[in-house]
Amino acid sequence: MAKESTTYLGVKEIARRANVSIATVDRVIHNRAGVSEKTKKKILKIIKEINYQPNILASRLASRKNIHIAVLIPAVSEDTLFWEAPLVGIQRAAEELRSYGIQIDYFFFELNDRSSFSRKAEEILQQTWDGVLLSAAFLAESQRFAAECQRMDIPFVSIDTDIPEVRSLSYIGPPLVQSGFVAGKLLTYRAVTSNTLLVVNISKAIENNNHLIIEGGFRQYLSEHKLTNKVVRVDISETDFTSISLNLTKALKQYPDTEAILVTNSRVFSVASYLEKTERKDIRLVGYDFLKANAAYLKNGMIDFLICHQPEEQGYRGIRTLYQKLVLDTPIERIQYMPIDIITQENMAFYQN
Amino acid sequence: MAKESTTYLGVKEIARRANVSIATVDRVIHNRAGVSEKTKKKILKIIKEINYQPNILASRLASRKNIHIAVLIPAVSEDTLFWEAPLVGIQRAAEELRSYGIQIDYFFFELNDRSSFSRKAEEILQQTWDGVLLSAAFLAESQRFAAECQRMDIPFVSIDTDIPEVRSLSYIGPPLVQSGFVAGKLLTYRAVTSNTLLVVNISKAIENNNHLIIEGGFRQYLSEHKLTNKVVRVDISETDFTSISLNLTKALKQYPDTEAILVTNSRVFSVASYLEKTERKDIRLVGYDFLKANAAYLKNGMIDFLICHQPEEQGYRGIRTLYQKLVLDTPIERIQYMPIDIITQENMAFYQN
DNA sequence: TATATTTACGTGTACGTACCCGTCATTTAT
DNA sequence: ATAAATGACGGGTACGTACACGTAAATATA
Repeated sequence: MAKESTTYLGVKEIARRANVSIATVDRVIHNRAGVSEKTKKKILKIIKEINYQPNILASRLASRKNIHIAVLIPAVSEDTLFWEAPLVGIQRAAEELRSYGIQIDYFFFELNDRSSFSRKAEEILQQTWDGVLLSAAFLAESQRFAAECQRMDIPFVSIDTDIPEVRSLSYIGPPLVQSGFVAGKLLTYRAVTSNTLLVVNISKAIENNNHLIIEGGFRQYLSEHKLTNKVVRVDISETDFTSISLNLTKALKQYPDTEAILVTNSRVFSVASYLEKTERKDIRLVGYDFLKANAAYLKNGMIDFLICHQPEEQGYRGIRTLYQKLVLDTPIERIQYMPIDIITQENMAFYQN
Repeated sequence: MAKESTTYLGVKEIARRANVSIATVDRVIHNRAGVSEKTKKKILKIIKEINYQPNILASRLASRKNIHIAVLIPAVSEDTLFWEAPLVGIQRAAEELRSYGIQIDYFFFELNDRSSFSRKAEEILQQTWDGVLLSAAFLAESQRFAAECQRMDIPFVSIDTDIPEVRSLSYIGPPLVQSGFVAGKLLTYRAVTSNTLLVVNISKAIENNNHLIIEGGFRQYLSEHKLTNKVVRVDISETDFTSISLNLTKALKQYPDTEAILVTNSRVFSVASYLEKTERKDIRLVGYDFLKANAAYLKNGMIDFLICHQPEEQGYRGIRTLYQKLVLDTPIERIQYMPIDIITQENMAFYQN
């Protein structure tokens, strides 16, 4: 039956039952002063009894103050396309929560410029915020910033990279070691020989340790499965094609029995491009992140698998997590690991970043 | 700067600018009668100008009428564990939207009893609803029910299985053909020999054609990749272990060169159990859905891959889609394909159903 | 004892929208 | 010409909660 089943019981009803005014009930609910211990007990008892759930709509509507959230993430550029997705997710959440009085201000730093992070972080600290969402791209700087947030009692959520030694409200990102396991599986599944495996890291500055942790997981997988492949790490500190070409040519010459390559971040398209140009279609290639460039090589078969951790969802959840804390005040999971998605030619059309 | 940046412009401001009362503006917004063509034009112009976005919180709060949604899905039983996940998703959405005055009533039918579907459907049609969410488990019955909904102008969303020839508000479910492709890839990736491949369907009644479409995709994958494996279909119409054991023993005897098995639904755990008991660890096994039973065999290695279409998310989105239609009145995608997730031993711990 | 302060509440308005009801000016029917 | 019907609009209240403000009694201070 779909009658007026849920006759909503609100503060008014609580007030009636407790023989007090709504204001007093309100004071108890918001833990404000001005209520005798006795009536407080009584009201709390009634709240429990009727399992009172505040009407968030009315609550947010009546509350005149907006909630201000600062977002500190890398600017999107040719070199940092990964960060397009989290931004989209953040904006989607912002749109959904606009009616709730949640306002978001963006602070974009340059991923290859350590000091730009500090500058933007400083800028944030100059103002007052209810919450912060950040990508901890630089270790020491992030720790300093996070500690400052903690000191000022501003809840902060970090996405993609966790901040060690500082207790954030929540970390939302990949379980990197396990992600390395998956890479291990994909590189070695039904591989007949025991040839060399290349682990390629392409990045200008050492932004964070993510690639090292992935490599660790990867090696651990091999050893746990008693796979005796030789694993060689290739570090390429420039992102232009010439540098990549040079380094790979050298590595492949040194290890002619290379069977598979793992690229520990989203720049796998560069390697794919190189392998395509040099016609090395025999080499299995696995990398990270569903960027357009990567998708193209996945489609034409140069990349075998992409691993992805739903970056858009990371941004979306980051904002929603802050909303849950600041508005609903529900308990928050300290660590929210994203799934480790495996993308192939066959399922790529339906992947939701 | 995070000042009072967004000074919200609402009906009041529109009324002021148009020199009319709020009521008149409201009449225009809700397309109600009683406004002269002239003032209507004027108001609509202003609405466009200031890009008026109604405050959903206030709107829902002021609206005294609740929104009633009927959910018609299979009851969860030993045999239909798959439907646990959508239900959880539906309940999560219901919880989130409770404040919005959205009420959900559940109608569970038995998946092995065609008539129970009809009965429950009839029960739904006896009442009035703002929207319906259903699983079209039985073809003809679903079509009839959907047509009736259409006639009564009740928007309905179907999850997991689409309803042919009737235009639902939205279908939320797997792209089955592509899912068959993925199965093809997983069964044949780096397979050295060209032995027999078994396609096993285990189901009591023929509930829907999903397994046939998957098989079609699977075969298409093989032919497109010029894989000449023999493909044999094994239909098992009883779900008890004895029947499964008997049928598989027979099939494996007839095709001793069986290299891999695809189970086209969630009952892959039965096959895993059989292979484990008969010590056929050499056979590659791929199946559907991240049930607990399946997860166990994925973990111990009897199942190589599980394919999954996020059933919980299907339920969640089903409700949210109806909410978007009924409350926000935003345009809805007619088909919302779910991603085709590949689950392995390595990433299973972080999968979100 | 008179006054100041504190405690413990209640009253009332506002948030932005929905919608009932009333009013006045026209138009139409008698 | 007058009554009735209609069209076009405004006033006002309600939704459930937040919070500023007011007030009476209790207590502390002089």
